Amino acid sequence: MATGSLPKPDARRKPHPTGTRVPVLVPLPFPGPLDYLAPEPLEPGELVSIPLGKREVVGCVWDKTSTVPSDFAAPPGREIALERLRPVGAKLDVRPLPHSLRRFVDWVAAYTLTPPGLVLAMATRIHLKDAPKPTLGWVRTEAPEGDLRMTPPRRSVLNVASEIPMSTADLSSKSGASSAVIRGLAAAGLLREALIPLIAPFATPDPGYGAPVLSEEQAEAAAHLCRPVRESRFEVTLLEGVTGSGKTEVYLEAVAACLDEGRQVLVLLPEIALSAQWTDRFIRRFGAAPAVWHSDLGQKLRRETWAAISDGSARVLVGARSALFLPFNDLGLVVVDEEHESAFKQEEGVMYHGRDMAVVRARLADAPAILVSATPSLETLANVETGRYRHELLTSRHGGAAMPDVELVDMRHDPPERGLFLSPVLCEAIETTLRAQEQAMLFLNRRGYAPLTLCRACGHRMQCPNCSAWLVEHRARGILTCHHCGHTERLPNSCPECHAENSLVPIGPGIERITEEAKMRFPDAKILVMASDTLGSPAATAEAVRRISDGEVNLIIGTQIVAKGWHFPNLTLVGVVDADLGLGGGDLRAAERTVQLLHQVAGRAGRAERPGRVLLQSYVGEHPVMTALVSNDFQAFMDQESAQRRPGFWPPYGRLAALIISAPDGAKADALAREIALAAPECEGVQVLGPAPAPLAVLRGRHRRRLLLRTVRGIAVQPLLRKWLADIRPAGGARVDVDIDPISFL
DNA sequence: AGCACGCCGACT
DNA sequence: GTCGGCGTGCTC
Repeated sequence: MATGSLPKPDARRKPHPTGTRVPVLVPLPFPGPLDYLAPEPLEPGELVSIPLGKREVVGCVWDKTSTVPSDFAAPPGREIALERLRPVGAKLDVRPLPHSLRRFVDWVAAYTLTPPGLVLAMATRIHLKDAPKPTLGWVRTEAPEGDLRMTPPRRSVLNVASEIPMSTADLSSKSGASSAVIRGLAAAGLLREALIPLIAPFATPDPGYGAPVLSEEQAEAAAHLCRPVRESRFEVTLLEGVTGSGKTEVYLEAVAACLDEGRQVLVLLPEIALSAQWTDRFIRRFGAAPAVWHSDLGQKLRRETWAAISDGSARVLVGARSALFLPFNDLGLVVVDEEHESAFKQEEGVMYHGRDMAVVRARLADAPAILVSATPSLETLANVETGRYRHELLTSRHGGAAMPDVELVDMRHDPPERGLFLSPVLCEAIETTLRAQEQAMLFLNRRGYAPLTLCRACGHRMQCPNCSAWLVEHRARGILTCHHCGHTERLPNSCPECHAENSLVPIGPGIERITEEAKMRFPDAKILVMASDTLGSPAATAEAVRRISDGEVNLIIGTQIVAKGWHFPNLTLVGVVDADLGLGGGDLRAAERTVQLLHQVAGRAGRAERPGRVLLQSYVGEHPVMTALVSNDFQAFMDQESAQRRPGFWPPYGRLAALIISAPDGAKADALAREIALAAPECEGVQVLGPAPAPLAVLRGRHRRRLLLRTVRGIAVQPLLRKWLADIRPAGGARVDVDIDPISFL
């Protein structure tokens, strides 16, 4: 290669005067910021338009020096001579990204081994697609009416117009006059063009509005939570309390304190479905709505919310994990509700854990964080144990309501009739409940009609062509579908393998099948089905919740979604159709997750004065999960989990990173996996497991293998992984994805 | 991520 | 003989 030859003349690079070198981070997968030439100095955080290749992209002026420790971050790239830099384009008319957000972007990128530009994209994507274009409107001027003929339409327009800019359309519809009238008034100097502000007013919540009366226990916890807020001091507190102990009320006091300090609050929820109910609660407490953030917010609202967070006019925001990347300039408190939920973990693209990154976000903003749960994760409990996190425990249920009575239905002794799934004990309990004019709920965490379809004649199983997963029958729509890639086909009449007619039989229950059985068993029940695929939008979910609260239905059948923090005063019976469902699969956290989920479901029963009853249908009644639920003793269960994980350095007593190797075919995936395994680091306290087929060996047509890196605590896995993968060059469509702190093993 | 450059099949 | 497939590489 003749790299030392004369520099090629480049037509697009004009000779330019001197300027300064500025690093600019662009929302693309570069290893670091790119350098540009700035004719005049630019502050870090500024959003600028820049030339890249032959296109124009929006980037963010970045800090000169890395804001994360060097043993953590990627090494800087090679510097390009000043003369060869291209100049930055125009500055965007937005506030610069705050320092704490830039540090956070760097931190997440370094931690997750993701190119920082892709992390930045989560913070800026919002705007870049179509930058906010301020529209012009009309304002009333000070000019005298003079000798202009004041016709009725003109009078009407002038009455409506004010110093607040209004668009032509608005003005004409409010005044009844045509746009010609408006133009005439403008020509006469009585109206003047002015920019309509982009930011919708986000009302300021009033910390004194609906202040609750707290119990002594609650008041004490609230006081502890408020102190670091007042002192603008980073501190993490686990707020633990049984369902109904008033955790939300308590942390809303910390929110009030933060509002009182004039700073901003971020509240993370695991799912957007919860935001409507949370918002109602917030309004009752503060007399105004919080700003809301989630991935399918409309374009306009999205931009307005982004801008309102940026300029501080939105004071409290509740949202999904992506809200962590909003440009808060004055963040004073971060709350993570239902902190144990695995939904906080992002499993695609930038793989980060919302709960853990929320703590980092708070630390970088010198703000306290509150993690809230009735069943805290072992990770968080371990942090409490080592003293890194403080602990506030609420022990009594609000209003004296008792914890529901959890009983086991041993399916080995009390089996349902053949081909059915509800045991006689459970059916009887439902009947009694309905007869007493109370509500019952059946919980099964599986969508569709049946998880497996089998040919009775030849044993063929209906499988997804793209994934190593069974196709799930959805009888209502007459289809078989894959819950991993969305592949859908019609339910055939004959077996595709042996062509036997009507030989396909459903195996196992899904929520549709349970509904069918319930309709047959309880013909008079008013049934409502709640599943993520039948309740598309948050609005539909809110409507379903209302129908339950208002007593329009008396038998609720649902998946995961019914477990959330809903308040159903008349619900007194919960039946868990298959308590064993989450235990299979060899997942590290299977037992922990099952306990958390089922405890949360159980918490739906008997929240008011009526005592609740919970029936768990299980074939493994002696399993520690069932024992913990029946005895309501989670301490013992968590102690046991802890004792199991500690010796092998499993999280949280060691660290894990997963390498997912994927390729269009199995052989390529195997070869790359073997190559990577051979280069595995060998040192004290570090172990590499695998390669093994990833639990879903084929996903969306890609063949996957997995390596697990397990280390003792205190070893920084990032530099280890960087070094390990530095010389690996996947080819032929193969890829390596790194998942730090993997949660799902699927 | 785009968008170019670059080497192997079915067309005027 | 070309048009075009998308595999690999570059963008300050």
